[in-house]
Amino acid sequence: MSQGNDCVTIGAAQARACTVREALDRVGGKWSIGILVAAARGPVRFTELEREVEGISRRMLTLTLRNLERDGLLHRKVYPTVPPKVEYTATPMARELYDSLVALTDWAERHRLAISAARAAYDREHGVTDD
Amino acid sequence: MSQGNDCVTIGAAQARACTVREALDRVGGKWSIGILVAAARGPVRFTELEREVEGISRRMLTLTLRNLERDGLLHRKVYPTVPPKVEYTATPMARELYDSLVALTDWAERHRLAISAARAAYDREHGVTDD
DNA sequence: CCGAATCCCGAAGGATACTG
DNA sequence: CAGTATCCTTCGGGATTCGG
Repeated sequence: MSQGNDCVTIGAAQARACTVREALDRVGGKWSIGILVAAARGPVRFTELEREVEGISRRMLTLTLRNLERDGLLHRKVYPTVPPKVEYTATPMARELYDSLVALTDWAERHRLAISAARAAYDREHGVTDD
Repeated sequence: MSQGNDCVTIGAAQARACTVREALDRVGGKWSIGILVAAARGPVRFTELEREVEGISRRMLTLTLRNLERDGLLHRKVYPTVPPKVEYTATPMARELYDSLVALTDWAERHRLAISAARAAYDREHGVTDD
């Protein structure tokens, strides 16, 4: 799925960019991060996630879980009990990923205001609300 | 657009996840990173970008440039010459962003093989190509 | 309780022709 | 050269229903 980039068929600097995109694609979905964060704190069940990750639909929860599991970011453990019980746990690799994302969080918090200001200035100058 | 999340209306851990998403949304587009990387090395012109960022269309180049400029990540300088000349430069904020992304690059490179393996294993076990 | 299957919509993105 | 405008396809994701 849209995974055509090899990061090899191009040159120098753009190859680095491609590597970044590779990483971003793992968590690019709307819900990946939320699920990852919830699962990083220990085994969590399907219905728990459904409540904790606010706003997610059953469908997207399932799909995102599958993708994360497929990439080796989540471990899925099924208890073959009468009422089914499934636990999801973040793998070490996923925890490392989240640690790397903290750098981004930091950046976002440092520049949140600057970005808002830039947007406001741009919109004012280019008459989004008026002209 | 699609910027409805406030990172405030929810609780604890998910708020952190939301902050991460905020940052990711700045570079979530397919071409943002490629353009940022190219522009970080100094002023670059429209047509240069069109060649350097391989595979990008005229339309997407324009759109992504506008968004990056709006967020204050790119500076756009127009030379009112007879053949139009426009230069794009990454702002300090954008360079900082790219530095933060290095952590992600690092993660991606460390786990690239593990992820591929996980995918292969998953697909084998769940019969994507065969059953 | 956990999930698969189906339908549907809007946004992202590609191709191309036109313009100052 | 540096875009804009238009059309069209694809994909992410929401709502809902069915099943083990």
